[in-house]
Amino acid sequence: MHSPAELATQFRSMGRKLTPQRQLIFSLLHNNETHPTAENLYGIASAQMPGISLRTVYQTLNELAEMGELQLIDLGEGGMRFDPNVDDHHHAVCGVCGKIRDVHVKGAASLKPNDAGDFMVSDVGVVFRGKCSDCESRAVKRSPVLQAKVSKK
Amino acid sequence: MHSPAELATQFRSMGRKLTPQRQLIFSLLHNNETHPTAENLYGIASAQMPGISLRTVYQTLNELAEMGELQLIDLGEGGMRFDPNVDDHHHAVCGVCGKIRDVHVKGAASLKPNDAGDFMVSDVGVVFRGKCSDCESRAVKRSPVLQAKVSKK
DNA sequence: GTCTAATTTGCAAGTCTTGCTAACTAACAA
DNA sequence: TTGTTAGTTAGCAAGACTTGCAAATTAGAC
Ligand SMILES: [Mn+2]
Ligand SMILES: [Mn+2]
Ligand SMILES: [Zn+2]
Ligand SMILES: [Zn+2]
Repeated sequence: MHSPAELATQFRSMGRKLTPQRQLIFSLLHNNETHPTAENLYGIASAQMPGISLRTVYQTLNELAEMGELQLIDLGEGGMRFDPNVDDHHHAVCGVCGKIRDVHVKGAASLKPNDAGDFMVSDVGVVFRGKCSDCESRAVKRSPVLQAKVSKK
Repeated sequence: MHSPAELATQFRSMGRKLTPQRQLIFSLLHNNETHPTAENLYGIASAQMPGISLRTVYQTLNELAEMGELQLIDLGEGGMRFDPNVDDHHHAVCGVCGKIRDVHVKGAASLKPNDAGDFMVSDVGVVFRGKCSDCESRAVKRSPVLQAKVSKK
């Protein structure tokens, strides 16, 4: 995603308005590596701008996505995640806490399906599933009792 | 996924009943490579067993998934897809018609994130996005004007 | 300041999936 | 065969997430 200032320029040049709501959302996304949901962003935005609506957050995110400034990631758990990083990269998803981490994968771009007939590949995505280091150390440190409790759910 | 007969045995050994609804769903999934949604299966099932409920389809699919007999795939468009193929394989998704095709990827299992700290990888998934051959030939046969428009992008 | 098209809000509605429970039935024993 | 009962189904309500809609608001231009 471009910087908030650049996005501002871009929006204006498209005949769009630069509202405080949009500015706030731009700033919340800038350098944001948490892969937040719309609800996540709404929560943070509300703290700084009480009254902003979830609808506006969705609206702005969709606009940015259409402009190619955001990447959408769907993990099949909870809502869509929004990624301001549109450079070539991939993701590692923790099955315990759900956090998504950016990763780079050497040789990913040259991966090819070896039995896909005439399928024309335009994009390759790699997702690693597993456990993040935070969850790993937490699991070790916790009492076996708590552990049992958690895994039940 | 195991064969319908094997699933039947497995269900019974778990103290579960072998109902006609379950048997039908087992048979619809057997060797099914279409990656159907619950609604897709419900449609087909209804033709053979009028009155079967969508709720039961979901229920059975979830049971099979918990038993490790099905893989769930979420593409962020429409509903969850259910894949009875739980062997190591990957997917190519057509952005035009939405069809998912199984593909094998040489070296996928050995892919590693090169900057993921202590993330413990337990599974790697590769998704190719692009256009399937059906949609490609369909595009060629249609007006060249439309085609130029598309290929520009 | 005035004007107006773009934007924001709040709520209704849509899509997909799950919770709940009364009615039903497969499985088993007598 | 019949009775028993724990497991299952069907139907509908409700939950989670996202979008449609339209009245009220406002950024940006003149
Ligand atoms: Mn990312
Ligand atoms: Mn598959
Ligand atoms: Zn984690
Ligand atoms: Zn296609």
